[in-house]
Amino acid sequence: MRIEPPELKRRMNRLKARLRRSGIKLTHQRLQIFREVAKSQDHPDVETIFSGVRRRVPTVSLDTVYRTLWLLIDLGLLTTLGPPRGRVRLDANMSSHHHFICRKCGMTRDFLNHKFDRLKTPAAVKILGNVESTQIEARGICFRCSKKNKLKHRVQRKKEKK
Amino acid sequence: MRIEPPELKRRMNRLKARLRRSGIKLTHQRLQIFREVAKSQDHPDVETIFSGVRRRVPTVSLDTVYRTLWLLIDLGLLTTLGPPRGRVRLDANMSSHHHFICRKCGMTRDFLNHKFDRLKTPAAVKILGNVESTQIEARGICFRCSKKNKLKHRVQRKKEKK
DNA sequence: GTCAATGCAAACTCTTTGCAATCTG
DNA sequence: CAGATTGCAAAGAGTTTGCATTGAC
Repeated sequence: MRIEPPELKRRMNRLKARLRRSGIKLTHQRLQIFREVAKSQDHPDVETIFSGVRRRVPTVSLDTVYRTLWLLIDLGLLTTLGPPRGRVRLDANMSSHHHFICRKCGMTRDFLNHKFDRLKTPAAVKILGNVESTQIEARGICFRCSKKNKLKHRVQRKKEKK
Repeated sequence: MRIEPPELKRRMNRLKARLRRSGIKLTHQRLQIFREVAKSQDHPDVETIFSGVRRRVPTVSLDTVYRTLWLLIDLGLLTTLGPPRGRVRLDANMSSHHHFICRKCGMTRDFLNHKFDRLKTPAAVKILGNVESTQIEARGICFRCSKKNKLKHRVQRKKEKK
């Protein structure tokens, strides 16, 4: 499904502001790669994004797409579905439980919350398929990664002083 | 975190019953691969499962692990976190929305439900990290896949009559 | 004994990295 | 103009497949 032009514009502006604020260059490639993801409600994979961007920027390379996507994820402008990066993780717990996922490192932990266990399936979903289970996915940054990040920022600030 | 022995036993019994019911052979490898996932609350990746199983079945091969995992997922005895199989999918929608994921083909669609939008972060999660967003993940089988599946079953039944 | 399941090796796909050339601020 | 960013090519992961051999029922 397409995103309305005003909303897309808003997303583009947010991107630009965020890049400037972080002192990251607004290259043609970065803008186009972000736009490709932001313009629809689909959840494209990297290959799809790549070929979409290539229509407008024929020289773009696949590795730039990867680098840009991880950068934008780091900045909190995009997310991945499920754990970050492409590694399958298995779950044998078929009964009710919920997940916390770190969007940096992919660390995933179960948590229990009985209030969330019996959420009624909303009608909007019933047209998509048969729902077998419904669970909460809490996303954020685990304490290990936020520590690492603080360290990085300190180093960056030192550099800036020079 | 380890699973209690009685619960593990229950999971193993469920596995055996399900394999027998489907006329699938209970091989040593299958039992051990399932046990490796079922014995903990971690969400191991394939490599971790492989090396765990290899400690007890030194001749097991990585491709058997893959084949077995997909088989068990098909049978509904295991699931993957997020979309099935290892392909990153991106999301530029940073505002409140929820996902339906087909556990067969990975099809993912957004849906809106305002009741779910402002779920309070439970205390159990706060010890894991800083939660930035909380959303529902509804899992099941999309209509496209369930049609395909019915067809398969019909073919199987024909074979059995011969 | 039969046919499904395994192990091996090789292919394939997806993702990352090093480095010279290019472009943004 | 300087340093960040890109494109290219090649390497590295992760995953799948074909086929002869093995093992469960």
